[in-house]
Amino acid sequence: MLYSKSAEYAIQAMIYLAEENSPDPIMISRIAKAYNIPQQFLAKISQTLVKHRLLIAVRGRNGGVKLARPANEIYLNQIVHAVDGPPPEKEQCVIGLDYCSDSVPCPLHHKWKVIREDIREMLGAEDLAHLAKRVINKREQMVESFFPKVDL
Amino acid sequence: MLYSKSAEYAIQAMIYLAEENSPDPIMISRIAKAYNIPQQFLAKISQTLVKHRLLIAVRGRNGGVKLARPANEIYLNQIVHAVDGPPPEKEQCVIGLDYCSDSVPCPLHHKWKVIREDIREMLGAEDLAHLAKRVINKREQMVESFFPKVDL
DNA sequence: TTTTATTAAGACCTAATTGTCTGAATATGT
DNA sequence: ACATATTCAGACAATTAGGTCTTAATAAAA
Repeated sequence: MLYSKSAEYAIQAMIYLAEENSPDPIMISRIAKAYNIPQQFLAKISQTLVKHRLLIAVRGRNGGVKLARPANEIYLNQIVHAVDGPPPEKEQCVIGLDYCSDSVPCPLHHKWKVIREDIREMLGAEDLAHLAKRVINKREQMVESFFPKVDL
Repeated sequence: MLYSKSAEYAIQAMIYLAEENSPDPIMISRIAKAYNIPQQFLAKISQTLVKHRLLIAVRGRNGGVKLARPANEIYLNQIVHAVDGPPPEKEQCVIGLDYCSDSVPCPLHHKWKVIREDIREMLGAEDLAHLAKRVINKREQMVESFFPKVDL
């Protein structure tokens, strides 16, 4: 919706790495299994992330991938742009009209502009470390909702 | 971004029809030329719109397509759903996590929920008649910005 | 040094989306 | 009735996104 499937997988993988927070590399196969991502496909996406200096790959036995810098210095928009390419220079008109701009707006221009900003904010506001922490929270809540605490 | 290219073309075509506001059908070739849409492709999209009772097609000489009901009873989301199919029953998690819900939210859940609502609002708030009126406005502004009024 | 486990690289395949072409159906004007 | 102008229908082609496979490079452990 906001980004490609590849970018979605990339986000998931990098959140996984941030969760693990391990100094040693982690095998792609393990990440792929955890998130149900086709393993080879994730390997390919990882290459892109390595090229964009978001991941470091370690070959050979006990190899794998790890974050190229601390999780609190990585933001979702960086991941999305690495995988899907940079955002367009000129903002696209949402209904594809020519010469749509603030001064010559299409009917949806102003509303869309606000939404676009909100999306940018959503993807740029929190770093991977924060996000990982909240995913862990979510996991705990999930467990609780399947096995609610009861008086025995 | 929010819908397919086909849906974008469909919106453009239907706004064109709303602008013309003609009781007689209008040739697809004319609409296609006006918006630079591949003519045959627009013809195919029109078939879909006819099936979904948004357009009426008139065959033969002086034929063409016209809106199936008054422009002020047509909304963008109707067009998008006709072309791209209905929206998913269950809202998708923006980072693709399982069991993402209000009570067990992913890190982006609440922000994304608001944005999703805003998008829905954008596509459902105004009818084609209003939108067409504002596109006409935009045209006039465009002309003005190319040929500004000056004192002679 | 050989075996084993891993990523790198890129060719390859598949499915969905976008776009094109052709012939039939249909309506109008002559 | 016939020529003409149009949509209808669906096969077809091109492009893009998503996914798989194979071989090589590399590093660690035996």
